[in-house]
Amino acid sequence: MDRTSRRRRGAGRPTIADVARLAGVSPITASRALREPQKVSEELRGNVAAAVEALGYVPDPNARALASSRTDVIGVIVPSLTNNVFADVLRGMYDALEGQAYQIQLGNSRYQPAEEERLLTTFARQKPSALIVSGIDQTETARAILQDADCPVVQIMETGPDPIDMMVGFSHRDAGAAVVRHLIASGYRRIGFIGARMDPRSQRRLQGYHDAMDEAGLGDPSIIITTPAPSSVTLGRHLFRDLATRSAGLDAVFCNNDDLALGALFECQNMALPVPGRVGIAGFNDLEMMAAATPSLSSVRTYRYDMGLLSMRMALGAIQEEPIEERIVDLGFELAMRDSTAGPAT
Amino acid sequence: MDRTSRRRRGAGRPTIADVARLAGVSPITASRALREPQKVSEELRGNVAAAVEALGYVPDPNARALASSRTDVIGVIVPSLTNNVFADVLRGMYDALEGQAYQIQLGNSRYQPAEEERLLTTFARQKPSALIVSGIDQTETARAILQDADCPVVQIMETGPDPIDMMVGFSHRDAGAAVVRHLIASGYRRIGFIGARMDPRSQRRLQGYHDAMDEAGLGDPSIIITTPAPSSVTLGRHLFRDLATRSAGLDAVFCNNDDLALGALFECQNMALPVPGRVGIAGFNDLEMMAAATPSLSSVRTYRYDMGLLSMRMALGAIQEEPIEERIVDLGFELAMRDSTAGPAT
DNA sequence: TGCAGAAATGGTAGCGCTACCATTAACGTG
DNA sequence: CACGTTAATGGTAGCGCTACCATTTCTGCA
Repeated sequence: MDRTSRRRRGAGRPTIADVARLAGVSPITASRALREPQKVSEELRGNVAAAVEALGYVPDPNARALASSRTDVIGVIVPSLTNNVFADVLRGMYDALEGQAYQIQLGNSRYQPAEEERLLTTFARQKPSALIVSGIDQTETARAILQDADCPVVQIMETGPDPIDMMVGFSHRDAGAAVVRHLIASGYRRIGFIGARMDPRSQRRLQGYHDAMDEAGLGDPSIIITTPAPSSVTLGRHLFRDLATRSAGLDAVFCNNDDLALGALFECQNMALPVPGRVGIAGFNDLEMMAAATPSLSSVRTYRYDMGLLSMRMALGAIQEEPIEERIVDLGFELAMRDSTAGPAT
Repeated sequence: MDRTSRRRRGAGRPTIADVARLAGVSPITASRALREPQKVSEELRGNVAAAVEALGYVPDPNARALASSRTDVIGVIVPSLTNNVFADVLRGMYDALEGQAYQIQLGNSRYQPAEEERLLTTFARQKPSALIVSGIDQTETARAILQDADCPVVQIMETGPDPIDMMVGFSHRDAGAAVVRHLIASGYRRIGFIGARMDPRSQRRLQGYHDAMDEAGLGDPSIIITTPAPSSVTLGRHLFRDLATRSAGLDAVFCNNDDLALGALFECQNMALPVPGRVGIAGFNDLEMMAAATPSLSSVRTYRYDMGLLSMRMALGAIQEEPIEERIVDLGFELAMRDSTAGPAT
């Protein structure tokens, strides 16, 4: 009868007390047998395991979290899910968690700092084991939340001077400059810039473009076209067409990302402009399709999977209080220069 | 002094008891003021709100979950994150949650039923408010977990006869058949099938291909090529090349998805086979790039965003115990037939 | 043989919140 | 005006687990 009223609350599932009773040990020993087996004698460990099996016991993560004020959740905030870039990053993270008892709680900030703050507030309440955030441009409030969260924090996608805790990424500015220098070395001179979304990392790639153009004395603001609109292949077509129409002599474009570059290629095919002879095209990120295009498209390979994998490994290491070797890891980038930037026809 | 030892456990954050004390009410009234404001007089509600503000109180979701045996988490399991298809679905889900106090917990089953079971076990323990899973081919164990989870369940991406609870999707078989019928109507005869991954939904699209080919008397197993490998543009190139090389007279291909179709287009350009005159190409899903390609690529538009949005709305409705109008919602599909299937050159 | 120290186990007391029921006050209604 | 009804508030008792400390048992070594 007491049981009836009790059942209304819980679902009547076995608790660790039931396991302990059946195994003939105290609840705390049963708890230890599950969490720190090496601290329990082999005999009792076996009894507990048998009881767990017999009852079909599964621990309640909420009770565990309340009692220990920590969860097995690792909060991850990315600015976009539509973007293939983050899909690769997430793949790396999930792979790093293989066989680990942690779970990812994913948040999508949609490139909005206010949304990031809101998500961080929600995540921090849950006492996560670690937090991983994208970029280095958190608001003051967001930084404060991360600092107070009392768990390891990893910033990913780019590197900068002032990590909240740990960082793994690369320099978008250097990468942008490197592509443009390559275009110049290939013989292109009127090199336009096409950019969409223009989030902070895009801005820094544009900085790199400026660096390279200015040092070669080729800088010209009129061959830059950007929009805050989200990137797409169609947008790449439109932006390229606009730029090509208004800028006489344009002989190459550096696109902020690969979708835009693919769009530029399609528009060149549409306008019957030979690539790379009449127009050189370079993208950014080196998504899988770039190598498969006809002609193959140049891009900058970024180590997205590795950023995901390594950031998660760094987080796990810090959770387990292993010494931190390096707080800032720069994974660099690699130029993947293909047919689309082979040089102008002579 | 008592405080010192207490601080070790919790982080010393204010609790609802602190709020209640400051507001001059009992803890339970403070709790109600936050969760069911209409049950508390306006005066006390104001006092509680002021106390919350003054202390910077944030409720502990873990304690809340333990006491009420429910969380504000909605578990979502998708088979892939690399796939743009699910990015759109997730966007719809997040949009449906706008302004709601629920959170998504995302799991990636990687197209592995065993992984799905594992994730469901983990999710179910947490007493989620709802669960959303992809596809209709759950294992017996997975179905049992979902049934026992004691929360609304929505299966998405396709429809079928035997919903666990609710369902929103469309018929992949009908969609596959519809494209192929269109290709036949456009004048193509030797229509090949190119498929990667071959998960259950891909299998059903292939079924549809068979339906249409057989009813036209054009069926020929030798012009079907499939692989369990994950889809990619490069793979599309390779598979198309293999198929075109070995099948004389091939005049069109229906690709399992858009990545493969794009790869087929690139390979046609590479092999100098005019599209659509010499080869017709159709994909599946109608990703954004399809309309932007040169020539524009035909595909089947699927309502991915809407599946995400609606599935979440159905889940929310069921959580709030609104009456369920329809358990199975078929959102259908639409043929997006473009230049790449304009018909063979005569 | 005695004893310090480690290893194994258990008792107690919450973690912060809410379900459940009880109580009180305010309001008709016949 | 007694009595049921509703609205507003509070007291009690956990939810299921683990931190903390205490206790017991087992080593190894002087």
